[in-house]
Amino acid sequence: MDTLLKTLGEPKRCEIIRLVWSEEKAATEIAAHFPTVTRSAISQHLGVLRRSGLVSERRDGTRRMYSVNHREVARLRAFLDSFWTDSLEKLRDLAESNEQ
Amino acid sequence: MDTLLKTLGEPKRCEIIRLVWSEEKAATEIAAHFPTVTRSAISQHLGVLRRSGLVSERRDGTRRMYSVNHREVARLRAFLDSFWTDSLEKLRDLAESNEQ
DNA sequence: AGTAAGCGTTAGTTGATACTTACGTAAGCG
DNA sequence: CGCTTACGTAAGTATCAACTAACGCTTACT
Repeated sequence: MDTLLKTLGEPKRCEIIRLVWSEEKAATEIAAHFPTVTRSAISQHLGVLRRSGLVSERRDGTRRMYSVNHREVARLRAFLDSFWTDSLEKLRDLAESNEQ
Repeated sequence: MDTLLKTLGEPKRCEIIRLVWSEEKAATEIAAHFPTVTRSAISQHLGVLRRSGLVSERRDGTRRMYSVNHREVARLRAFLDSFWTDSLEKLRDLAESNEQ
């Protein structure tokens, strides 16, 4: 879960997630949205996103099509939702386990 | 907003937010929950959290009491909520602005 | 077979960041 | 006034993360 949050910590990766949110896109297309950095840099960001499970890859000829892995996004979302709401209980649990 | 996400990217800072979620705590109390690192390290994390606006500080004698700034947390939460739901529209806006 | 397009990967560099150690400072207490 | 507690901060270090440049591997196309 820490990995997911760290992945989200980089603005370009957030942007990539948004780009492939509703429809899959090829790596070159994605890279074209970031004129200031190299294609290689984007490829590495895609690697991070892939390893964290937030995006999936599909081969199509010479191209690699990327799309959001909604299942993993949902996991992250659920964690954050519980983070905002369950902090009180989690705090209590933590205090109990620490005081033994 | 990038700052907030980057702040959340460090697990210890997440933990600190949870610790002061429901009641304010002194810096020493917070540091006591992290036996593996120095008090100084935690103090610096508190500095990051303070500068990002996620926590507030209050002086009480020689102690500094920290508490969650719920207003700023709400801002972050709202951004993430819109991130999950509005990505479709944002993608469209982006495409329009880029194709001109 | 030869060439080009599309990408990932490796190596190396630079800047950020998490940390420790040491120090400074303000508030309480004797 | 000295001493202690409770803290932030400055300096220095080591690790990590984002990037560029160069390379290599597929897949198509002729």
